[in-house]
Amino acid sequence: MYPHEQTENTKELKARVEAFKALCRSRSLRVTEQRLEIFRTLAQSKAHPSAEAVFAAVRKKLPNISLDTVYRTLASMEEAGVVFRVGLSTKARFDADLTPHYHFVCMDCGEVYDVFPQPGAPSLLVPQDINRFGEVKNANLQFRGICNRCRAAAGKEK
Amino acid sequence: MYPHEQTENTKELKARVEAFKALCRSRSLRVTEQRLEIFRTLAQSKAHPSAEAVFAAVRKKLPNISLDTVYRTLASMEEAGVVFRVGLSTKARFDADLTPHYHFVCMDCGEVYDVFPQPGAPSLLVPQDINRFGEVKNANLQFRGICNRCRAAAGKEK
DNA sequence: CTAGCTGCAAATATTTTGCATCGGA
DNA sequence: TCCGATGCAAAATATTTGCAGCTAG
Repeated sequence: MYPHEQTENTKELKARVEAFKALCRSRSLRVTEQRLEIFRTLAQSKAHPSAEAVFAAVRKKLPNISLDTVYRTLASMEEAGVVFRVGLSTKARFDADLTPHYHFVCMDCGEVYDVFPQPGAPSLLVPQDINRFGEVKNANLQFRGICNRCRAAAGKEK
Repeated sequence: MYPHEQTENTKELKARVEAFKALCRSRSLRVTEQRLEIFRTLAQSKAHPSAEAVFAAVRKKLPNISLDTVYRTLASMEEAGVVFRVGLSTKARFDADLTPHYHFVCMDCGEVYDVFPQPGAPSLLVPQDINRFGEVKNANLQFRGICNRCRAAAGKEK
């Protein structure tokens, strides 16, 4: 890696960390060493690390951090929209309908709803580039959000 | 439900079950009561049931079936392409890159690769219909297949 | 027969929670 | 000071595996 690249990356990382701090403050989430280090780890990685992997990496800087803090932090970051969770909730669900369709998954209760493409909509375009990685067997498009039932339930609580 | 609808559905179900049997034979998978019942359950459900839910439903017909048989059967059905797994592997992974992109996930080793949309490709179209279910927060498009490394490894074994 | 399937039990793997303490704002 | 965050230990959830007997082909 060239030195100026290093500098650029470092600059960009610093800027992202600052933005992250600001976001935390705006949401009255405290800026802790653990959070910063977890964010830095994720921001620098291209490997889509698991919670375990983040834990292992952060531990090198903060040897006392615990795995459950990593889980809690990742969850709060996801909620804040700072990180993206690849491949949803922990519980697998199965569908025998093989006609092309998508799913709306509730981020709260985990319920899954079928969504069919609009008539006339172009079908999913598989990027050519993907063949660099391997052979594609199928595609999975899900939209995530909060279902009406959970929204109603959340409203009542208040 | 109207009688003729029932008949139609029953007919269609029977046809699907027959096709399933044929597929099993062609792959030298044995046609067992357990497999048939699991397939029927899935084919009739629109609820995207979890392994537990399938287990509970099948148990009504086959009280002695075990949960691990359900897991094993669902896995083999997925491999045969008869059912689709909603929301991938059991281990969550995280991504701090929020620019629009997709993922190629290896169904064998679980590795995740970034895939960027082709320049000029139309952006993802969210079906209007989706608003019936709730409020969409984000979308997740993944392509599943076997990565080059796993393909090479599988080739060597033989 | 016999290779593949099943049930049972036990082991793993992953994620979540209660609680006392600590530390940022 | 005060409330949110952390670490520890334990629990809860979800999935997988070894093995001996059973069964479809």
